[in-house]
Amino acid sequence: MTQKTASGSTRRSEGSRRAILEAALSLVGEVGYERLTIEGIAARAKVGKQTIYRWWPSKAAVLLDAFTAKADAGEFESSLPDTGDLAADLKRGLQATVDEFNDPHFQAPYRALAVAAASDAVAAEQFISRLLEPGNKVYVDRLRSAQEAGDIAAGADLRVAVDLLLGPFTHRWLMRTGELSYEFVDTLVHMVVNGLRHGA
Amino acid sequence: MTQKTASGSTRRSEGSRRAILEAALSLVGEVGYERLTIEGIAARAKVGKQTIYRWWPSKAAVLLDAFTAKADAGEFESSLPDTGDLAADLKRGLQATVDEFNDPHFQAPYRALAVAAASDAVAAEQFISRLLEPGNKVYVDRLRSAQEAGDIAAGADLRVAVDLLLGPFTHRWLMRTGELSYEFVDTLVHMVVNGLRHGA
Amino acid sequence: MTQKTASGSTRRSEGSRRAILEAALSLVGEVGYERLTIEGIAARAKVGKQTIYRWWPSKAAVLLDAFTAKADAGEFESSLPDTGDLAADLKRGLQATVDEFNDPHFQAPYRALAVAAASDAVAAEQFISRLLEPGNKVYVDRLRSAQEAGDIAAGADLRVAVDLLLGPFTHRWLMRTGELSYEFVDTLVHMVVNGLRHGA
Amino acid sequence: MTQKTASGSTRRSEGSRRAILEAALSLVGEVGYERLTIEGIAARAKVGKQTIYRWWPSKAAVLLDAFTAKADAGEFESSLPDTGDLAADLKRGLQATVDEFNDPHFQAPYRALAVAAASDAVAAEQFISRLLEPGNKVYVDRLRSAQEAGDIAAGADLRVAVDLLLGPFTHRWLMRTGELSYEFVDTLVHMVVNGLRHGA
DNA sequence: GCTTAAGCGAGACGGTACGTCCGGTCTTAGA
DNA sequence: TCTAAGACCGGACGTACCGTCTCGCTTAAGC
Repeated sequence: MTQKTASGSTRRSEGSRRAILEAALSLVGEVGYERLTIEGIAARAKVGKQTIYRWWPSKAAVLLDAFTAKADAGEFESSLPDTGDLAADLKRGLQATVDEFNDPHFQAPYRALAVAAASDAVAAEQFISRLLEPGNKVYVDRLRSAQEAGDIAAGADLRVAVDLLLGPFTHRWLMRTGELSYEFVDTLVHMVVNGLRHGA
Repeated sequence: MTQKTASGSTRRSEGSRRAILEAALSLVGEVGYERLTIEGIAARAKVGKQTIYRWWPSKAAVLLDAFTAKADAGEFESSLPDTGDLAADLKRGLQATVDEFNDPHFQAPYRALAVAAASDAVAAEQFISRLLEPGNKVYVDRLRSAQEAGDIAAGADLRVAVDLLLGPFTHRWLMRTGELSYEFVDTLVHMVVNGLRHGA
Repeated sequence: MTQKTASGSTRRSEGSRRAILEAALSLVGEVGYERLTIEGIAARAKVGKQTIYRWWPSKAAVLLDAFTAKADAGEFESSLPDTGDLAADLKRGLQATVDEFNDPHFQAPYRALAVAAASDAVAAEQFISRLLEPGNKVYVDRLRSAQEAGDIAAGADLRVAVDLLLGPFTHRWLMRTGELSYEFVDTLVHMVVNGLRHGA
Repeated sequence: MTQKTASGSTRRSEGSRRAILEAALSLVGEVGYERLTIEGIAARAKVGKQTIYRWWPSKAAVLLDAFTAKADAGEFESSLPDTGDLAADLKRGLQATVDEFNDPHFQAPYRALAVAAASDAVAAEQFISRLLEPGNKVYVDRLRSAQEAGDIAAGADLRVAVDLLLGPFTHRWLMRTGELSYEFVDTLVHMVVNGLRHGA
């Protein structure tokens, strides 16, 4: 949470912070979110429990920090090409996302965070602003570019358009109602682009 | 779980079963899923804990039974008109669903079940087959009817089409990324119907 | 408890009664008194729990019946010779008792009953009248015979005399303060007979 | 259990320890040993259950500590005069013990501990070394003094001699086979001293 | 360079809930 | 009517974590 060089006289232990985040990530992969415990994280990180409680308000917050740290380190990069061919660009982007969501290292903590967000409005706020929004923005930008190029109806609400694209994807993944395949996202993109092209 | 007259010598207590389901529903509304406990349910239902453990494997299973019992009793009915105007019919259906998802009596247990499903693959299976699938079927049927009437491209994958409609809706509700309004679902339907109308 | 051939139209099941007593004896040998349960006895005897509760007021009562049945069957016979040599006769008797108390088949249920008696005054009454008293009587009789023969002071209280003999023995066994050996009982008899011979 | 200043980083709460011992003693007096529960002790002492489980292996161990604490505090002091008159000294000592064993405050926990010891060899070891042995030692010492004075046969086994004195006493009390009266102990002492005086 | 206050590891503490076991009662079906 | 079976309510078991609270120890800041 706190990143700046703390003004206090004695500073926060960087080593402990890192050990905690790593422990949280590895443990959530091993036992899942429900059975992830603060005590477990503290033990794995060889840290006193208080050191966790001092800096994070909940295990969801620890996990969010852990996950974004990894993401900031560039491990889960998500961007979108702009070749002028909207459908192709979106397919490429979503296919990359398919790979990510099928990767256990990504999936376990991300699902944990999604669950925490679904359970608790406060956790949701953090989750949205630090993970969902940035992810969405890439798509909003690409769609705006397409709209300016006339590939999309001028009046289309781009926020809803992105929901149209990512909502089915995320829902299928979260509820495990079907496989996340390239074929699925291709069909998805095809339908959505069709829908956006025509009429207000 | 067991509905039949049970072959065993001693039969299950119908009164306890009902008391447990009612207690579960009322408690989840009061304290939320995380703080819903088996002990709490047992106490509220004036039942021994063992009577719950004997018949259900988890609190998610209790809640699912409680919720579906209420649904089967007709409290949360969801069907779809077929006036010939696909967009209008879909809007009407989703608007009704908006009302449901904004109703705390529906929302609390349903969110709890969704969270349980997202956390646990086994819970997900039950959740899908007993709640999601039946809900989807109504839409698949209506879309098939539209496809036969030629309102939708012949080759369209109707399962994905329904995902396109309900995925964004559910995701927005679950993650609280935006308000569930009539306006939102109207826009949604508009875009989706557009997408389905044109070309495979 | 009830031994007579019940008058009712449908009579008590002799087979169940026996199965219960046997189950109680074997189980107390295997798991001890604390972990002996009515449910366990019922299961081992293939009997409904109610069949036990109907006929016995407590697990101690079951065990007492089980043990006395075995004793009545002559498995644990205790008598005392009367050769005229008091000390020798007593030694012989106590040596036989040493062997019994060192036999696990005897020891386990007897200790269980002693514990129940020590815990509970009601159980104690039964234990005393059905096991302790009969055992004591053999010694009282022998001592009376000795008293008539002039080997024991005329005024000696024979009840206390028997306590003097069996109290140390039982206490040592019950509390495991020392080994039950022939040597021990010989010393015991020696001291006691000395004490009884002299003075009022 | 631990009395020393404990080397560990966090130290044990003296207040909780005391509250637990007091709760155990008062509860065993009110409800008896069988119905004495760890939960009950914890509740009465306003302590978490874990705090009991952390420091004691069983309720018997708690009770033993509670009882010995009270004894160490001098509430149940037992010593023996040495006036030179062995019989008189022993009578005085046993009469004091009669009073103790007839005092409910002493009786309830002591009986509980005796029962636990009779049931379980491990509990017995503790009970013997912390209560029985110290109690016996007083008598062994007095008898040795008498032996040196020539009041007791030189070869007499003093351990058995003490058993002869206390065994009948304890047995009568434990099994409730008779009243614990001054008269009884006087008779007892008389017989035993007689037995010890004459011949090996 | 010494003081001092914070952060730290450790882990005890009062609690809550877990899932299991058993007590003693009650109900059902079959003999 | 008794029995085998076993569901039922109740309550204790011993365990796992919660979030809070000391303990001494280490360590860097600012005097």
